[in-house]
Amino acid sequence: MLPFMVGAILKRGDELNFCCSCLSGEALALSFIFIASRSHSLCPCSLVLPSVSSMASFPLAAVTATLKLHPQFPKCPPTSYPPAKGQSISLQKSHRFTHLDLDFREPLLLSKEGTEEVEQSFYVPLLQQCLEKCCYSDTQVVHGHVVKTGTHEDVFVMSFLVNIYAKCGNMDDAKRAFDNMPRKNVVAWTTLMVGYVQNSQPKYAIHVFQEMLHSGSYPSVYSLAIALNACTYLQCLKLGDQFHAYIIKYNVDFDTSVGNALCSLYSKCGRLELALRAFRRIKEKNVISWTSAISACGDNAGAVKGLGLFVEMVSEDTKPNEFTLTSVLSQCCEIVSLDFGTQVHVMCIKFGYKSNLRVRNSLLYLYLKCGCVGEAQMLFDGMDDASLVTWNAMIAGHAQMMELTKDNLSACHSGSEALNLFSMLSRSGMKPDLFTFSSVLSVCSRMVALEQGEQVHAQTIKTGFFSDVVVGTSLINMYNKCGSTERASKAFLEMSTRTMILWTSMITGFALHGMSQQALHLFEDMRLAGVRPNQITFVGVLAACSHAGMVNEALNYFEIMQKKYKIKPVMDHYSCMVDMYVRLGQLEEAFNFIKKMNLEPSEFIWSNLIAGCIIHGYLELGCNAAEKLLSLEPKDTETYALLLNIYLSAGRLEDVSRVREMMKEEKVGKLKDWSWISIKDKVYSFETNDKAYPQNSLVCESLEDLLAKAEKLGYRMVESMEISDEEEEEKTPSPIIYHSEKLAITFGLENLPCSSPIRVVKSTLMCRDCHDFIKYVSTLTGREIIVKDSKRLHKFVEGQCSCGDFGSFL
DNA sequence: CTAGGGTTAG
Repeated sequence: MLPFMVGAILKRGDELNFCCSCLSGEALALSFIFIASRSHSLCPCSLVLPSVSSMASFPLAAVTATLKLHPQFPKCPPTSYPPAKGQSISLQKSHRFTHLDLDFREPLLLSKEGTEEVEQSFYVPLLQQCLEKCCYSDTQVVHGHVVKTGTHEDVFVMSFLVNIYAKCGNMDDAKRAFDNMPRKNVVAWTTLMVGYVQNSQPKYAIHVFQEMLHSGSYPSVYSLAIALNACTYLQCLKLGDQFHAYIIKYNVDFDTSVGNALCSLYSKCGRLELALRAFRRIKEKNVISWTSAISACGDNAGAVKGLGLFVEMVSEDTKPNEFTLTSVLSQCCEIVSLDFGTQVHVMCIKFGYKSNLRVRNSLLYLYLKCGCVGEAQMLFDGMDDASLVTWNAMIAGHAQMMELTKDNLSACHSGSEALNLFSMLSRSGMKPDLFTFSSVLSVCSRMVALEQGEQVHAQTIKTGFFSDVVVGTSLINMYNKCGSTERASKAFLEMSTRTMILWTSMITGFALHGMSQQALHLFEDMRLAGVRPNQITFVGVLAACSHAGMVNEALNYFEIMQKKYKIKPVMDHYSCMVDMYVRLGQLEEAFNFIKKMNLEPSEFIWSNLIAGCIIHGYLELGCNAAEKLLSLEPKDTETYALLLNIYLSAGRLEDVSRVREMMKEEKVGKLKDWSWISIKDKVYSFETNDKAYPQNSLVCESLEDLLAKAEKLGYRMVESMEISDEEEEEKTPSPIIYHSEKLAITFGLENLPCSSPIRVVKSTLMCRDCHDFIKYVSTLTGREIIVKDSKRLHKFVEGQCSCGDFGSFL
């Protein structure tokens, strides 16, 4: 029994207070929706209820609830039988549903002589509420009522119910409701199809389509569009083509919804050309058509084309919506076009999307990606409705900035900023999700911040995101980049699904540490598992071969890649090959290989070659390479350092001064040599010759002690190049013993537990002397020492370095 | 029918 009282007819803005003692909140709410819908034309209303839990703990206590009719709510379309104004409602008949464990007092008698339309319109507002709130139990109540009053004969009401059940995720009930319909029209069939597509059962949607044809119903353009959606979901181009044929046969490919669906089908299947062709055939293109076509470009690496379409769209006076704008902004990100991006920003304002959350999230990310931290920060600070996506965009944006900045120094700033944001996010009470975790882990890996990474690892386990394959991939990558292949491979084995990227990440991890055999074995396992490698996988494979000097294998894989997998070699593949010849001291072969490349060799390749020439004494070849490198007009200090080095080694002093001149013109500054080590959650930084760090004297003492011991084992200090941007007068060479990485490592030795590896990140290349010295230190202390310099990761264990001593050095 | 934020590269 529902002991409520209803006194007067409610008006907009009115509040009704009542008590109840025995009913669930939903039943109560529903009853009031009934009352509201009948008492007035103000059907949409909100019911403020005490929380379910408080009701559960006091089941017998009287609970007060407030029914509020929303003052601004527009009038509903007139229904056929609202009570006349001023007429009060009395509740007369009680009825107990047999299949619902619920007392239900039937609202005012349904008019017996009422026609079907009358009853239909009675249910519509209720159904709308159910749909909006997605409330399964309410829907069941209404459904029961519908059956009881015989309205289940009504196709429209029943389709509505199918729709609601589908939205609640209950396709069994949706199907049952559908099956119980005595008559079915195309809308009913289509509704069921939509349900299956939305509940990730696209195959059933196709079945329903076929049944519909068998039953003699003709599909509408909309049902064809849904069928195409199902194909899109299945990524089944074959099936999609069949539908396309059907569509052409009935000459409906110019229809807007069909064309839109075709466009997204082809886009999701990676066929940009076909997608755009479908788009062009649409007679009346709406915003969605344009947006579909534009995002098709975005999804298929056609950002420039997408932006072109956007310009075309705007010039045809079609107003973009938030979907268009977000897609366009993300394409600006893709090509890192701040220019275009700012223009789109202006348009966002013009079209009234200035305060749209999604649009602002995209803008924020764009600004970060283009390096405009200030703009992004301003947008971020001005948002009082920042969502988790906003935070994620900020964190991911800083992670992106790390990627794009050339030097480790500014990368570290972005990285710390990202980690900072992450802890702020946690403090704000929002729960990080898989997007957050994968970004943060990638930041940890770039910072070689194992301790932070481990903490995040723990959090991913606690929150259950560990099992997400992308998070898992980031985690494995983090362990690899922090020097722990053991833990990476352990996590790799624990992953239940292994995607191509996951395999690639682990292969690359092994290659990174010079574990070539393991890398190649894993690659074979991957192929046996039937996972198709991509371009990047082969970068890892070739890197592994290069590391171990396996020329034949490398050439073999290089060919397999092109012949069997139809992957065109890119710069990174060539770099690996050149690196291999350089490591083996086969400089002539390296040079020949470069000549045969069908790409213009990059700065990286020439630098690598020159470094090899210096090591192996191919000075003439090195000078030739130097000319090529100079013609690429390098901008960074390290490249110039290398050039000076080769010319000095070759004794070509006139070239040395020429390079120095160029450095002056290009305003290439002195190398900012800088190392950092993170201990617990603090980052300590060291400059060469630094005196202003904690424990200065202790570190100096310890360092000198190490030096003396190393010399006993045979270490000899080697002076390396000093790069100075000024005249010779300023040349006061800093003692090589106080190079920043030596300081950072010694500091780590003093402050980390004995068993803990030392992890240091450096802003420039290491010099050869430091590399040598650290090898001795790893023997002397029995520690694992990992140094990430501006080009490579070096892992020193017992006097050996994972780079095989063939890196580039200053 | 469209959808903002995530993982692998020498």
